[in-house]
Amino acid sequence: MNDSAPRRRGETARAPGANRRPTINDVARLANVSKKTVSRVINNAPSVKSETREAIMRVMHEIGYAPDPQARGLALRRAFLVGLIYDNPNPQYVVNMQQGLLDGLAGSGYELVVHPCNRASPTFLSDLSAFVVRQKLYGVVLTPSASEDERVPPILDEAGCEYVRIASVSLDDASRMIISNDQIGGAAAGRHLIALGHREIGFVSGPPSFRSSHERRRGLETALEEAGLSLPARLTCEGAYTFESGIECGAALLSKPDRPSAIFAANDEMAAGILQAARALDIRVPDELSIVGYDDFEVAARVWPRLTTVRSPTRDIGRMAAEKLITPKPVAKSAEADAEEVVPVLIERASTAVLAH
Amino acid sequence: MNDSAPRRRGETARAPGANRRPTINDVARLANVSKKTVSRVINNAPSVKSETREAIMRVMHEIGYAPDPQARGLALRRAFLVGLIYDNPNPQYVVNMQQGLLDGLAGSGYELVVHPCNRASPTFLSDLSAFVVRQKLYGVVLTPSASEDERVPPILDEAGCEYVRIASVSLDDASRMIISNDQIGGAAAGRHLIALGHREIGFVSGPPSFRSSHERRRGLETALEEAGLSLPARLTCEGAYTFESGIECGAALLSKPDRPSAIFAANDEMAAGILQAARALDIRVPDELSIVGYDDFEVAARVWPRLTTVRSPTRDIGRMAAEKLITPKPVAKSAEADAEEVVPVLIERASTAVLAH
DNA sequence: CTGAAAGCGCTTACAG
DNA sequence: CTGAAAGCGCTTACAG
Repeated sequence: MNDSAPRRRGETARAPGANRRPTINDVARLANVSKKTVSRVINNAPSVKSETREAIMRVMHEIGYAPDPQARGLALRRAFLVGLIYDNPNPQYVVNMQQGLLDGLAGSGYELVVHPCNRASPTFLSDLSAFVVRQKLYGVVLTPSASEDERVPPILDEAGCEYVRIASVSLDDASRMIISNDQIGGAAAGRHLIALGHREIGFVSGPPSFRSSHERRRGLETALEEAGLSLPARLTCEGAYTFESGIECGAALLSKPDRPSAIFAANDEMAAGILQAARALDIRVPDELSIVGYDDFEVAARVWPRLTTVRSPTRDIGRMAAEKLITPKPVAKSAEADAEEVVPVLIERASTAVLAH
Repeated sequence: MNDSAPRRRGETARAPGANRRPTINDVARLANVSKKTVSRVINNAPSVKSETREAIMRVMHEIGYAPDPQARGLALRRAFLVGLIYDNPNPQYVVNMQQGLLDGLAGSGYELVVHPCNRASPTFLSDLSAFVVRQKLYGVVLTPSASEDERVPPILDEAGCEYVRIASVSLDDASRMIISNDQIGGAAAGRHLIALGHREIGFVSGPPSFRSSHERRRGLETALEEAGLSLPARLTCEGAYTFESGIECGAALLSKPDRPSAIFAANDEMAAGILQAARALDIRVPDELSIVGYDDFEVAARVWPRLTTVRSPTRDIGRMAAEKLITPKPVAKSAEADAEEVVPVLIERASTAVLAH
């Protein structure tokens, strides 16, 4: 900007104050040390005299120096980028997760790169590998159902890419897992309906490729068993975690003469679909039919009646996953961190009621 | 890993076949040319003999070479990253936009980095500037309302960062705009309600900081004027593009004795809120009240009755913005591309009906 | 049409 | 505790 010094060539001779970002050489020159020592400060190396360190940090602050992540990355053979790998069809899930990851990455120097994928594609694994290798990602956060694919971790290990998996149950080392405990959530939904007096409880699953769907069902079954009940096949329907599949399953379960008095849907989108199916059949909710969803995404409070559902703290999970990913791993096996987990909770709203006799 | 060749030093002497990514030097050596010529092929420089080019490309393909974006970026003083800058509170908007950007970036070599922001924050501009400068982003896509902030473009220009703005109306050079034409959408909503016989039509706005809210209102007013009608202040309410603000505005407009027979809400979230407010007041939709939303996001088809709304193709807009951003700008002013735009269309569903007498 | 040299802004051995 | 040299994988002048 206010550069009146003559312009010369060479790394230490460049005119200071010119309209360009300060580099490690500027810091070194102004602090009267070598760039290697500046590098030590940047990387928090222990062996720097504290006076030297402070002087260097003062210079950095004065000239507004920030290390170039690209140059550091080239030297370190990795990028300061974290990837979000997802194949979940629910936009609300993706946004919440992403927001949580950004929370966890804030101020860390890592940026978030988003990467949707399709497990069913024949190029799923090669695409993922190419993405990770080409960008030299520091690490990735895997969300369901991609996180449940056992072909993925070896590929990431091979590429030297860290990862954290988010799943209903533990599938990996504790240091690489965030557990959402969907079975607990499913049991909470089941117990709620049973406490209201329901005995004929239906279940609408998600796609079988999602572990969460099985876990939520298993939770319901646990609650039923506790009460001496069971989940007969005639009261179940395979959905796809979509609104449309909720409508279809709702119509299928509710048009029978021996229809359930309550339905637990494995997510809110399908619960909203069941609600519309009930309306089309003139079945009043919750007077004649109770419905429980799962997720507590926005749709749960948009429909009428507002859905009783199970809240899983997606954004918190994202934050935890990001923090875990970028936290340096302890070297000693004994010092290994526990797997982190969250506990889903039931949110009572207006779509469930005491069984009418 | 399985490297049994003797390890030597120097760039051309490294053991081929070792478990590492091929570099430009490997290609050069195998193709018997200098790395500079390989670089020319990578960058599509015209002055390469076509035989040489083909030979080099064959080698690249054989050894699975892909240039390292980080190293290219360091040399070129920019990153192969594109940022999405957003402050829209609607997750569906964000996901749709993001998906569109990924569509437009697919295969380009650019990755998408997401960056939420808050225009009201005192550090909004400095945060944005720091983000762009530090990461040396190639460019950013600005979405409303951040795209409407005239303080932003100079900062990006200063940083040498390309940008494309998405907005209701043209705010910049045609080469930097994607226009969503919200006024046309608002007029479509208004004409639809007028055609159904409505005369007392209410309007629930978004936050005044969003240009789209004003444009949608202006469209409604245009339609009203065409029919010799107007929008009185008593039939308007300022919302915030949120479901809750829709409930509040709905309650406010509908609890008056001279309530409107129809309401146009500036987005679907608020329209869903108005629907709930109407239900609480025992006002039947569409028999006693018609409601039109805007966006045609998923919520529009989840509520009951399903919302008549105006569809703006968010994902398409995203794709167009990404393509525009990474397409090299024509040098000649005369060859400048037109501003791209989309035209919103009315989607008729079940929340609107002929005015009952 | 093609190449040798220097450089982008950092870090890793290797010395001292 | 600190530094000079070489290197990460590319590209930009500059030559020829």
